[in-house]
Amino acid sequence: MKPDTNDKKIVTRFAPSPTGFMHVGGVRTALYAWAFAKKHGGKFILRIEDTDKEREVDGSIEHIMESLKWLGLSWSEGPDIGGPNAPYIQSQRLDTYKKYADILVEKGLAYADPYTQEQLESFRKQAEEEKRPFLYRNHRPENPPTWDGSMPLRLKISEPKTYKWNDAVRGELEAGPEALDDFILVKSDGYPTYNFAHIIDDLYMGVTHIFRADEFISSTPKFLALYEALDITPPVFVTLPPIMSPDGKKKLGKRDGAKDILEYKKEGFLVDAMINFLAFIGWNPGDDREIFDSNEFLEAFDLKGIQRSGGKLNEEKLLWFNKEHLKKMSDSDFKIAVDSFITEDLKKLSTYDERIDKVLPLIKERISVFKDVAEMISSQELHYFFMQTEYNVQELICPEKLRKGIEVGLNDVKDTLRALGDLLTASTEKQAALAQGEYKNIFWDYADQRGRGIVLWALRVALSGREKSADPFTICSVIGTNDALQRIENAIQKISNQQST
RNA sequence: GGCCCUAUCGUCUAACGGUUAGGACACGGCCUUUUCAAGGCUGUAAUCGGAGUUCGAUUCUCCGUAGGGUCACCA
Repeated sequence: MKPDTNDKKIVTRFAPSPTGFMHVGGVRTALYAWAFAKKHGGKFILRIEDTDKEREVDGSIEHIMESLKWLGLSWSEGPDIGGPNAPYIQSQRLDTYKKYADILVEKGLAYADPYTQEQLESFRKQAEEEKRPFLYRNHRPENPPTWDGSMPLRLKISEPKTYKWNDAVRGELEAGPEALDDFILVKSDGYPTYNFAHIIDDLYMGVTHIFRADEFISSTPKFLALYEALDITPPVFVTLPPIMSPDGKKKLGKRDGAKDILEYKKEGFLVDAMINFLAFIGWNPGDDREIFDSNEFLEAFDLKGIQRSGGKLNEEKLLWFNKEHLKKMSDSDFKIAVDSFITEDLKKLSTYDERIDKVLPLIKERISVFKDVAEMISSQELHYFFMQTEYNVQELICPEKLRKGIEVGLNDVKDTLRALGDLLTASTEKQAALAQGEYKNIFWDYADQRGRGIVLWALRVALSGREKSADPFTICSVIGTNDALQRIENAIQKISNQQST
């Protein structure tokens, strides 16, 4: 009944229950288990723990698998692909649990619980009133009925003792007999409890390392008692620190607004950024490196770097990670990604014609996440690339700090713009250069002569109509010489109109 | 309440028992830049408290304190 100790291959698993979506807590556990197995050439198994039919939510399994797939956490055995120890859904493994339950009954290590839930409840209340901890074993029936499956089956802890065990992250842990009680192995509905089922499954599936969060520390003595009863050598326990809600007041949970991991996908976070972020909640490489793609993380990951204390979920840091990973992306990859991210409706906007290809690289260095692209495209922010936009004449005059003490009036701006317009229409030689997008070279001498701030500000506002925008050279090369000229003339006209009123 | 876990800047964290306690996010300043973004430099900011061990404690021990977890026919 012991796992094959000759097989040194590492086997980890992720065993969620299908009660809805996954939030970063669950995914982080999956990530570490996956990374550890992957890194050591082992197996990573996906198993569904659906023994609580009350809490089950339709579609969860698909949702969970989609989440893992998005992040590239691939499993080599699982409910969808099967494997040597199929099935990988606990509700389909009831025979197996029954077999082990019978063994325990035969050995006299498990017995039927004859009490009703109401009776149990009154025992509990009584204990509470007397201010002592409730222990079922104090009420253990002397002659329990034969277990026929209609009653819960409990493990008999005949000698409650202190258990000591080793955790790969926390080191030596121990808990006294108070932590131990006759717990339920099989519920009256015939389904096993987590406490029982996971141990049998891990045995069958050859799991060598159990990754789970620290809320399971207090039930570890129960697990150890059961391993003992079944004469199983326990796997290695790898206890992960809790992830706390952003306010740090409690462990992150669905009830407190923890987000579905696929929400992050919808918002346009990059997979590598997400992995990078998750990896760092509770782990670090021990040096100053921060940016990892999935492969680099795999390379660097180890159990030693896993933290003991909990960390808060910090979405600001996630945004930063995403920005960093965006920087590493090539313009062409960015284009492809944006194209698949933004909706068809957005693509139909007048502000999404072929010029967008030239605008995209500018967007790339100004956003944190893809959803920002959609926002920029649908807002006024980028309209100037596609059409003449409205602005106030006074905005053509550069702010005080750029004038360097020189007085600038609308007349100066007008002269400046005329000169710039002339530059654009000058020699055919220059026209050829402009066709190559050499706007900067054409304008630069004049800007240096007259004062960069004054000239370039006026030009930029004339072209963009905005106080904040891309630089004028880039705008020119996107909109072309003719449009640029038109906008400069419009600006001059605007000034004239202003002056005549 | 019993039991268990945890404790370094606001946040995530680094530091064979000997460091001016380092880095990152966020925040502020400066530089560069026509503006924005990016970039460079830089500033503010931490060892929960108390004993003990030690020549020396962020580090080891104990006691407090605080936070979290757990005490289900949930996982």
